[in-house]
Amino acid sequence: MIANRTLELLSLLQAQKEWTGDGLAERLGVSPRTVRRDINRLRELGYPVTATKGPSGYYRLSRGARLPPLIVDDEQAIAIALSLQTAPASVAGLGDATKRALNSIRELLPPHLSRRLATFSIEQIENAWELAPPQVDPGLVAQLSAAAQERELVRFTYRSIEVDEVDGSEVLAEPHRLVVWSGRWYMVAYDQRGCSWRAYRLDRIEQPAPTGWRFPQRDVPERDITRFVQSQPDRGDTPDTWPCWGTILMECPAPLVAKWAPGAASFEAIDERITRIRMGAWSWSALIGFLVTFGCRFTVESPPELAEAARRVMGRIDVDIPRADARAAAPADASAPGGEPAL
Amino acid sequence: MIANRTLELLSLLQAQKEWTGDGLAERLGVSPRTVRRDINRLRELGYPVTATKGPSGYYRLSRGARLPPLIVDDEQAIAIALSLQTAPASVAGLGDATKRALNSIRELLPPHLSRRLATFSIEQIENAWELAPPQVDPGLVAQLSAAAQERELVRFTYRSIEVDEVDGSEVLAEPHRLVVWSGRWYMVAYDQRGCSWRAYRLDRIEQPAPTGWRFPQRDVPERDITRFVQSQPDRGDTPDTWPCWGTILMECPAPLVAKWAPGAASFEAIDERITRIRMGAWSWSALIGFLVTFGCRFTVESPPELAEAARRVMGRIDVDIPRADARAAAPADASAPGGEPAL
DNA sequence: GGAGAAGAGGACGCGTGCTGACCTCTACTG
DNA sequence: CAGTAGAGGTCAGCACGCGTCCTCTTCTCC
Repeated sequence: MIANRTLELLSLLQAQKEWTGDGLAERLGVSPRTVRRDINRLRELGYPVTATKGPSGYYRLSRGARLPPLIVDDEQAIAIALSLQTAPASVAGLGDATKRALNSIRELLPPHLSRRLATFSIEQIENAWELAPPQVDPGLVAQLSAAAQERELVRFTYRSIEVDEVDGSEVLAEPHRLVVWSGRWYMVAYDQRGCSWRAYRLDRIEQPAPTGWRFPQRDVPERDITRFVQSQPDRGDTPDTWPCWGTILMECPAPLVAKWAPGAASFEAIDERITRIRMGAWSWSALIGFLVTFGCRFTVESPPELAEAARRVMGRIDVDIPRADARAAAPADASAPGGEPAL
Repeated sequence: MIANRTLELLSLLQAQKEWTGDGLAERLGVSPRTVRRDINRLRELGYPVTATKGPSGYYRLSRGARLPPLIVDDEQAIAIALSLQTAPASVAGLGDATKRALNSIRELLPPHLSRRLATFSIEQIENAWELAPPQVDPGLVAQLSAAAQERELVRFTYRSIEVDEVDGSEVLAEPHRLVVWSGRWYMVAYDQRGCSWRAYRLDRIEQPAPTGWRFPQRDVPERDITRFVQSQPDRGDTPDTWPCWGTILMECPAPLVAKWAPGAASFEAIDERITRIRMGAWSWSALIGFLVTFGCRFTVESPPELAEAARRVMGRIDVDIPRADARAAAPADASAPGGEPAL
């Protein structure tokens, strides 16, 4: 039966990179001539099969106009389903495509795989340092992604960081890459008016409009595009989401800060040793706690509440070197900083 | 051409839940009789199509012995590729299935999709509070998952938390669920000897052996299985991975601690107000920083190094209320705790 | 309970088009 | 230059895919 054989041929070609005609013929139980005909049929159907002539020649399925039906084994099916299921915020910008894919796979999973999937329970750890990422319009992602692909200039208004500003500024930019970093979407683009590279937060872009103008290839400023986004001082991460926000001078080189700082923080190097950090957290104590993490000397610049919190922290740490049975040691109430309770 | 039509029929059945025979006939350009024949062909190929008779009857693709070739549209392909690409540690336990799936999809992606995928750059935020998760043997995951599915008792030796203990204890347990929490794999199982529910870390399970004995259905102790794993005081998260590890009494109710503590921490309630936390971090300062985060009074129980670090932290925080142009304010070098540099 | 809608499937005959055999040609390797 | 592997034309034969027509069954709705 030809339909059967064609499907099997597709799956053989997907399962193993390279096949000789004779190998396929033997596997499918037909003559090599028929295999050639089947290959041609696949090509007519839009699944391009490249072939190499000569000794050690082979057939091989290559990229075509559209994705061929994916033939996956059990392990891969589970891996795909699990990945889709635990898809992080990065995929949230793709809209319901994730859900649709997951649904269709789940409904088609054979019972034994379905049971196997059910024995897995995946829990993402909630990262206390990060806020829930802002919603991003999937349509916007698609539009900008397409524009970057087509190298088409886009015009949009960019809502400024200042929360209650009347409305944003008009931007004309060359979209190059979309970057998801710590749950937030950025577009790395070249601002044609400012003649500089910028990282724009997608959730601050409004009224995007394609211009129809193409722009030439342009090299992205840094090899590591994510590093670039991280180092943008003005990338639009704003205090409006965290209740507590402050500015700190940290006696720690900027690259180190970049390595450890959570996504919401922005920073600038003051000199080689000092970095100004601007970041938020869910409470003043949390903000101080984060800063302590660095193990460096730091100075609170603003606001006064943060300085107050820093002073308060001093009174909260008790140091108690326990005896063999330390069970009875209730936390000391003495608020003297650095005071050591009796051994 | 029949192969074409069969593939299209499969894709139609995947794209839309329900189809009438006439609808399919019209869509495929053949007679309804032929559609019925094609449906039968699919059934012979192992893709079960359920049908409902009578008015408002329909055809529908249902679960079969194996997963049919997945026919996905562009959006879904991108979503799947992105999910696989950013697959978190959870999927690492599945071995190379993730990589194989990603590779085969990436190689088959049509150029326009491939370019589109290239415009995305996804960077997971590295969670400073978590260590790189320990390696888990994919074979072990598969074996335990299968055992849970088959409800088959397993015997294994469990390496104790104490690092250098000679060897672990023998365990006979009913595997129920596998839980991935903050990058670590746990098996929720009923210990038949201890007659209690336990969460076992997979990377501490050695020499697992199927016993062949079946066990009856048993209700998992808590609705929220992840919550159960989190609340296990003895779930095997050990100090051997973090360089700095300590025990702290925190003046904060245990449920609150559970909510904020990172995955590696374990804790027990001393009373309603006090919780003993045992956790590690990459440095003593980081550990203190984390504790400060809670905004509660706490007491260091052990080790002395942590107490020392707590004292050191006091000297590191400078409080500086900035003037309008605070730019010139270099961090003070004076090490007096709480000392305020000159305005 | 009966009419009608929709799937199931047997029978039949036509003719399409698939198949294998055999051939030549081309491209590549060693 | 020989050998190997894909490409593909041709031809004879026949399998089987297709539409038509038919009867059954099952389910819904009136």
